[in-house]
Amino acid sequence: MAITIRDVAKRAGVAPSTVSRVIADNPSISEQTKIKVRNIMKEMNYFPNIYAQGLASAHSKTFGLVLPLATDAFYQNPFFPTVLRGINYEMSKHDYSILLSVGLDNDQRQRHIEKIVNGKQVEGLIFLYASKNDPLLRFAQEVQCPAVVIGSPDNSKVHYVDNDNDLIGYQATEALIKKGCERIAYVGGDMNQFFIADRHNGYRRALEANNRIYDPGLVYNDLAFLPTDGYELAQKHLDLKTLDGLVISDELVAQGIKAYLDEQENEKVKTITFSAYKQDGIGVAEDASFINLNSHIIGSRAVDILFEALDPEQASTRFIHEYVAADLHTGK
Amino acid sequence: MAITIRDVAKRAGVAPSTVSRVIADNPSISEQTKIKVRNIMKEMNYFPNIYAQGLASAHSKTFGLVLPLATDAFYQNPFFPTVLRGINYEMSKHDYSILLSVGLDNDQRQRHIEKIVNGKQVEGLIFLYASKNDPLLRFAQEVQCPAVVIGSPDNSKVHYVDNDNDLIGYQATEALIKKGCERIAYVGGDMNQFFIADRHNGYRRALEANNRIYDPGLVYNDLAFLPTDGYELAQKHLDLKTLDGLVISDELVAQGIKAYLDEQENEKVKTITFSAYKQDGIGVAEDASFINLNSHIIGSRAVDILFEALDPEQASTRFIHEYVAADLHTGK
DNA sequence: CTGAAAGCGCTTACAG
DNA sequence: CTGAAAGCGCTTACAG
Repeated sequence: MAITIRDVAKRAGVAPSTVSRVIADNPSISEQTKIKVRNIMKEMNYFPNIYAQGLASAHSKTFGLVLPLATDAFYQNPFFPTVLRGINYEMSKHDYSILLSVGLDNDQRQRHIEKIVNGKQVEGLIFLYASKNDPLLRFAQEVQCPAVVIGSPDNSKVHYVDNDNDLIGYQATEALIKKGCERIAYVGGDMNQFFIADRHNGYRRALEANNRIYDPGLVYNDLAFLPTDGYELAQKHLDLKTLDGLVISDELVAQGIKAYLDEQENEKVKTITFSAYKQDGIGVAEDASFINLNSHIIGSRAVDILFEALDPEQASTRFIHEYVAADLHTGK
Repeated sequence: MAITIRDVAKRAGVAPSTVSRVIADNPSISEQTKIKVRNIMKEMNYFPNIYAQGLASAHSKTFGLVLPLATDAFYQNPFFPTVLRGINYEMSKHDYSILLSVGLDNDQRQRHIEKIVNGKQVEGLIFLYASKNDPLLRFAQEVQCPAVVIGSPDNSKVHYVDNDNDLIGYQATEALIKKGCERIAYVGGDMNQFFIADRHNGYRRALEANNRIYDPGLVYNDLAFLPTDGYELAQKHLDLKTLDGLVISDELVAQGIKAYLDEQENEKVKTITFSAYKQDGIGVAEDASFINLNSHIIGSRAVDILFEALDPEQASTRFIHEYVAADLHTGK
């Protein structure tokens, strides 16, 4: 069959346990032995059996990545690849792998998660979404599986990483005020999504802090998260005669709205949105305003937190809620 | 520690091997025993250790999913979630899991794949892209790891599943001809991508079969795959005065082009595109023409083929190239 | 239809 | 700094 640790040991003239320690780069092994054994592993094209390692050491070196129920808007948003890049970056440093947990419905997802958690196939879970009263998250808590949520769940007894959505809603709105906007609308989406509600809250605070009146009629929430939805909203529902500023919570929606404004050659209405990764420079209009959410950092911080949570020293009554800084870009 | 097969066996008054056979639903065990043991597993909340199962049985029950180097256009296209849904559907039937192989560069990806393949963490690989001369694919072939590509690679010694891109390029073009279009352009993208070139080929064949002249000046290739690219193309480069038909290879690009046409209230130019999953009905304009690629079926077929390829009976000199049927929708 | 025993390929105290 | 031995939690011929 495949080459095992015994084969390597025999050829190197050492004990299997020594080879094992070389694999783990155990400091108690002399450099000389390490070099000898490593050479032989190369020569023989030896790779440790991951399942044997996992069984013997009780470490699977794998995290489960829990995706939301498949909706196009989720996958189409640059948030997803950006955060995935951050997760991967951090995990590959630690030589960990990612096991996907998709699932056609909540039941299927739950059974799968039960299996991989109880079956010790994963050491922890990363939730790529935060939703109200999530049964999967509750399950992770019950079985005390280390977990971290990307987003802000309605459950403080869990680790999570997010932007400070209230704050950036505030900053975005204030940036438009500073640019001279008088009548600023908020384009949200589903207020059940916490980040939509939180950014809305910041929007409202900023208005009030600047002595504007908050007008619920300027809050647009009844839309989905795709560019076409933004386009339609701008075309049919936004009162572009009186408005001169838009805080747009969703990046794709913003694309649609901007496409409409561009085509109307409307330069009066200033917009600001939140972008998973955008930077000034190539491909970004000079006067574009946006807030860079640094979503890749959210991904990598989530992984770091999960590693911390793995540490048995950690009291399970201590939870990390971390806010990743976002950068305001106000254009020229 | 955790509950093991021995604990269950003891409580049930049977041997561990019997419990193991119950887990596997081995037909040689009596229904009576199965019921008894299953009840006890439930009671004790027993879950088999996946790594122990994998080590003992030499089956990891996991496939690796190889993603392309992170580009937004890939993730933003509905193709990705659609094919993932199909893959998941089929794999969950077989109780298999998906291990993700991302990676910031080719080197990292290659090392990771070597590790999970040689380390027996995966039984096979699904490539979610087809690129020229792919070193990762070559590696899979060298180590004889069962693999299936979604797309059409430049390598026939591998299993793959795809749409018949030449054929659907032909059908799409012919559909526009039947609608009375006289001057039809092809909007492609990167001709290094095989599906772009193949659909182009079908476009050309259809023109010629219908006694039109093929004009290379009507082939637009210099664009990326996002809606904004389509919008810009329509606005700046397409000669909408003389054109009356557009075969658009990429669904997102088509969105951008259509947005522009709508806004210009241009009803002369008819378009047709290829969509990962779209059906007639809700949210689809009555007169929209498109070809439904059935990408979810591609995903599920890919998984089926991989299971076939696992079968040791299979000669490794036999490769399946399967084309999934796409449906032409020509609108009312 | 069921059980006892060997084995999958590692890791890890323990001893030296 | 290194080795011998036990053990991780399963599966699977083999025997009955």
